[in-house]
Amino acid sequence: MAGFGGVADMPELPEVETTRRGVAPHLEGRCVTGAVVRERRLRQPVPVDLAQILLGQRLLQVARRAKYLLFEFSQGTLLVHLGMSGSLRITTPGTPPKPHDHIDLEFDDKVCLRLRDPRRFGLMLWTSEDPLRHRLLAGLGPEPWDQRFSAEYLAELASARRVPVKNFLMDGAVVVGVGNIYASESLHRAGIHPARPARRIALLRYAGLVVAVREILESAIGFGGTTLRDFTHNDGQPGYFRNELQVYGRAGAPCLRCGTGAISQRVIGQRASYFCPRCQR
DNA sequence: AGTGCGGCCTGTCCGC
DNA sequence: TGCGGACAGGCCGCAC
Repeated sequence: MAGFGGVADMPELPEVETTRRGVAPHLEGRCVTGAVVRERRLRQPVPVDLAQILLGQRLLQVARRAKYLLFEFSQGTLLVHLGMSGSLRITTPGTPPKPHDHIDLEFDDKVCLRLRDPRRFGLMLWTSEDPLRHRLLAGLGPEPWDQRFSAEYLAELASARRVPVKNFLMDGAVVVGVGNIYASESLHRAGIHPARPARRIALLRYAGLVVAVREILESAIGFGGTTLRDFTHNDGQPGYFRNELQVYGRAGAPCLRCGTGAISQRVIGQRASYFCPRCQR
């Protein structure tokens, strides 16, 4: 399907959370015995001395903030972002790398965490400070499930914003984890037109949007959980949430909500956007 | 301050 | 059939 390339691999928040749940049980409590960096050129350079930094440290837990994975070690945190095309898998040290397998973190008991990222939009950074105060994380808005993410909060923030609500929703300073796909899906569920200026949306409709965002993301995470790919094998299953999509990538197809009309595709805020002109106002 | 755009990359798709 | 070019996509940093 046109315009569908890469959807399956795109790590939106549900896939990042699914990844976290997939790798954490293999790694938590184990100590690093080595690190292999084959390619340092990610969005920012991987630290030259990554191996020395991590050697001997115990991984306490794998957490998540927005689309960042936080590998919390005894002396600091490894921040990992999967960018557009990144993925993590569990393997054993010495397994021959495939193309774009850039980094291996080797742990006790012959457990290896491998980062693959063909487009290298991902990130792997070390910080010994509070990771939540890191430059890249400090300015982020609430998680979608945070109580702070409410209709009142959105309406207040939106009051000075003329941008389309879709851009507003995708702004990480407003709320995190809503990427291009789920912005389209959430707005469709809430019946809000993606091009509508953010400040021209009533409080009650923002209340509906908050619920829609949470339901869409929860459903995708749950679905990811039930068909959880095996993180100890080489390749993930393609597009586990693809069947869930109501509008994204369905240009011209009938709307599954009103049963009539056809899904429109338009560039809004420099990004492909999908919506039902009949359901969404 | 809010807004929009350039740049980073490569796999995929389209047209010739 | 083969090849080149356009494009997508998250997100930072910059310019206005």
